[in-house]
Amino acid sequence: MAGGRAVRAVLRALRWGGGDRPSAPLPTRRHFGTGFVCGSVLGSVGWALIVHWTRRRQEEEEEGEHLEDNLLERFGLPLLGTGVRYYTNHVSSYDQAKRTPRWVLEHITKEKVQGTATREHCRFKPDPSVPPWFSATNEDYFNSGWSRGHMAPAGDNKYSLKAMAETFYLSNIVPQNYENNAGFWNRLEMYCRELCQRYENVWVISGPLTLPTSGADGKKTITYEVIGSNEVAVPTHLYKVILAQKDSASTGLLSLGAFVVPNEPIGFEHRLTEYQVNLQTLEKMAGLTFFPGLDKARQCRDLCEADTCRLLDATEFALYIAGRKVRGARTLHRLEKVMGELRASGIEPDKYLQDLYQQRKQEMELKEPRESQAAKGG
DNA sequence: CGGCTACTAAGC
DNA sequence: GCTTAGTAGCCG
Repeated sequence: MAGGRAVRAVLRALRWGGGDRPSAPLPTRRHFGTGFVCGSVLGSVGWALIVHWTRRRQEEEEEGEHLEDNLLERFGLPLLGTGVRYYTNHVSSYDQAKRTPRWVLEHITKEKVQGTATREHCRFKPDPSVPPWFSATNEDYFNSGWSRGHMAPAGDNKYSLKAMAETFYLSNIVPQNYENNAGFWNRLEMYCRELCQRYENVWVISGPLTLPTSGADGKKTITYEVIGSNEVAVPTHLYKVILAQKDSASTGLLSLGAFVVPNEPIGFEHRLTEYQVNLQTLEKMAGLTFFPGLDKARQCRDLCEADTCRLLDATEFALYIAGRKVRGARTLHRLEKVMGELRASGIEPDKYLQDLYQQRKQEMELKEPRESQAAKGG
């Protein structure tokens, strides 16, 4: 019985591996210009040749062409399975060995980050377009000591329930420290959304890193935990690359910032700029070239010079969270508890929160004059 | 906003 | 009968 399931899983994996197609058609890359910007001694012509050669090999690999020409390739070349996948509002490349994304790209605007979609009816689940054999499952995360952290955040897709639901695919998730996820990383995501108020277009690339550490003997080693029966890799760090454009009319005004954040609790005493890194440094860590079609030196300013790179402080954050809880409160008891705990922590509600509290309180007293059990909302 | 857990009803 | 999916409630 279990054996039959295993056989079917292998057959599925083989079938998927043979196909290895992204969920949506790829735009043709055959005639892409080699828009690399590189100051290497190789020069642009050398790079163009290397890039062209690499692309050709990838195309043959993916399309399975020319296999008869060469005995070496008679039975096909190993597949990375890193085909780029397109979703409603994000694009990603999946790492079949780590069972996490390698990178996730999204484009956000003021319009996209506001709307009525909520995560209420969304659920974490394996990505249907990822071969089950190479996929993480929810069980891998349960009782692992790690939370399921979005790369493309749900909150960036409030304009579309479909787009939001797709961010809950485990192909968009990495094992993340609870406190980091709900705290520092959460505030970093809020900052990205806040950028949309000052910049017309914002692109964000997020992903996991497994970085080496130096031992007492000076040797460097990469060690990372894996969780669950599928051995999902727990990243040591997470990265974000943020590209922001003031307005689409003027292509010159771009700001770029790259950040590497340890996958551990990070308190309010740390500023975002402490985690800013040179883009090239991050590219070397990740083995990726970000925005290859962008001339960073000519077109980009430092995001943290052009903008604030300031995250919410402890008070602002507490007020924000209290506001969300007041909105979601279903009973008077809960309402009072949220406000009570806020005051107990030494923070006085601002006018916005006080007004919100009074409004919610009135709504509830009308609905349930007594301290009766909470009726289902409507 | 970012998450988890316990419970219940639906479904095979 | 057991497993899944949806809901309510909780915390940072």
